Amino acid sequence: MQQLDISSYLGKLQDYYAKEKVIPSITELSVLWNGKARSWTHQIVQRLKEEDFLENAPGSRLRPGPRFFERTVGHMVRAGMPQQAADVQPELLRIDDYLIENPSQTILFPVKGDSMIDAGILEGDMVIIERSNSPSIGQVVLAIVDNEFTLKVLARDKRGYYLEARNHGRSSDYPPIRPEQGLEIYGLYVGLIRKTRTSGHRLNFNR
Amino acid sequence: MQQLDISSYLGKLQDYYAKEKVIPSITELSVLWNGKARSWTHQIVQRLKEEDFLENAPGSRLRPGPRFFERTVGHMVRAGMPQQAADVQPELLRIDDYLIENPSQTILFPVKGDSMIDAGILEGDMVIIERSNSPSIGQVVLAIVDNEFTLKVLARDKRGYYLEARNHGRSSDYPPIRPEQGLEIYGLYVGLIRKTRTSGHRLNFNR
DNA sequence: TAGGATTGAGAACAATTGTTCTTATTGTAG
DNA sequence: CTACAATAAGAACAATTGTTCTCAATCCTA
Repeated sequence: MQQLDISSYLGKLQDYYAKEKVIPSITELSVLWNGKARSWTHQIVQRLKEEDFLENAPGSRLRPGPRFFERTVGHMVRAGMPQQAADVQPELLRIDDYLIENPSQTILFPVKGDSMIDAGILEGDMVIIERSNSPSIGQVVLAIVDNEFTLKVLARDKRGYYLEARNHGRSSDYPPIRPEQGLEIYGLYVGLIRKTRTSGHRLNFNR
Repeated sequence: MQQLDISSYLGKLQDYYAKEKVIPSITELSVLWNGKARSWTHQIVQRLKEEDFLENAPGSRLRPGPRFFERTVGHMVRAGMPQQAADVQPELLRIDDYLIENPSQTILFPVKGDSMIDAGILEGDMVIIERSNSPSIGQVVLAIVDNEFTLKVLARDKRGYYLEARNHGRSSDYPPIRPEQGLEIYGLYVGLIRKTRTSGHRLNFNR
């Protein structure tokens, strides 16, 4: 019984994808794989799909499957020796992927002030805000108060909704906000990114 | 003179791509864009290509262009209504470019524990680590202690270098670490990403 | 109100698409 | 050697592809 060496086909496809960021058509795959017939190429693709290296995308095209980005791992825990991780360069766009689910509804806001420091949100961070009208109690929201954006926790008591800071050390500086004419919520806090580097314009980690 | 509102088309395409990871064909784009004619869809695509939101991939297919992953940045303080942000030219930035300067030297690590909570680093965050041999006192570093990675502040006193936690509330749980045979520094903490959302897939930057 | 650009519909084109079928070649197990 | 599965080629299919053309509706400005 022979065994089709799928990995060599996969390897060429991975290299192609790394360069072009697109899975080619069957016809082009035939060429990429040294000019096999399209019917045969089609079969190999089927196997790659069975093994989750490829999957179907809408419109009968292909896209990378769950295992497509697996690299021959060797061993993750190699007696704690980490330098092997250096030869792997992560697929950078996946960070964006990871953080942002609805691009058209998502906006980044630079954080000013330390009112949310106890939620791990520091001045200079970029919070990721997704537009939404349906926040829940206890969620961090970006609200509009006095024509300014403010990032606070949405809370509620018998008097109604209000906004709460998260700064235990200086809580007196951030009293709850109770707008008279209703609360305007711009969006939900769904993540943040922080860059601590270069030009060191923010170094006070100790409060 | 009318103006085609390209951004609404782009938004829908970006949302589609975020979900499907594939740029659809012209025919499917027509449907996605509310059933325009293919010829007209074709023209819009041309404009998106001119503005570097899309580009040609081999085999007459499309792929995201350089600007496709730009995210808009808002401003905390804005005079006027934020709903219609059209009055100000939106600032754009690519998260990956922003965070990562040396891809080949950069690795993400998931944070475990709360020892760095006072530095705004929470459990579940992903810290961005850049390999380096030259840390400075006071910097957050990823060190190797007892064959495990640990994220701490590099400190020094008359007895030598040591590692310090940043958890004021439970500092007794995190005494300074003074390895006997020298300190092994894996890299520097240069940023972090956090995703606070219940749904969604997990990011595995497998190597 | 008239003119012109923008936005869109619809038809038509060759080319390419994914798929399935049949047939030929190869390698290896028994 | 025989038999059989794996590997490959080639033909054929309807469907979809990107593109270009003409023509109609809509909007803005002068």
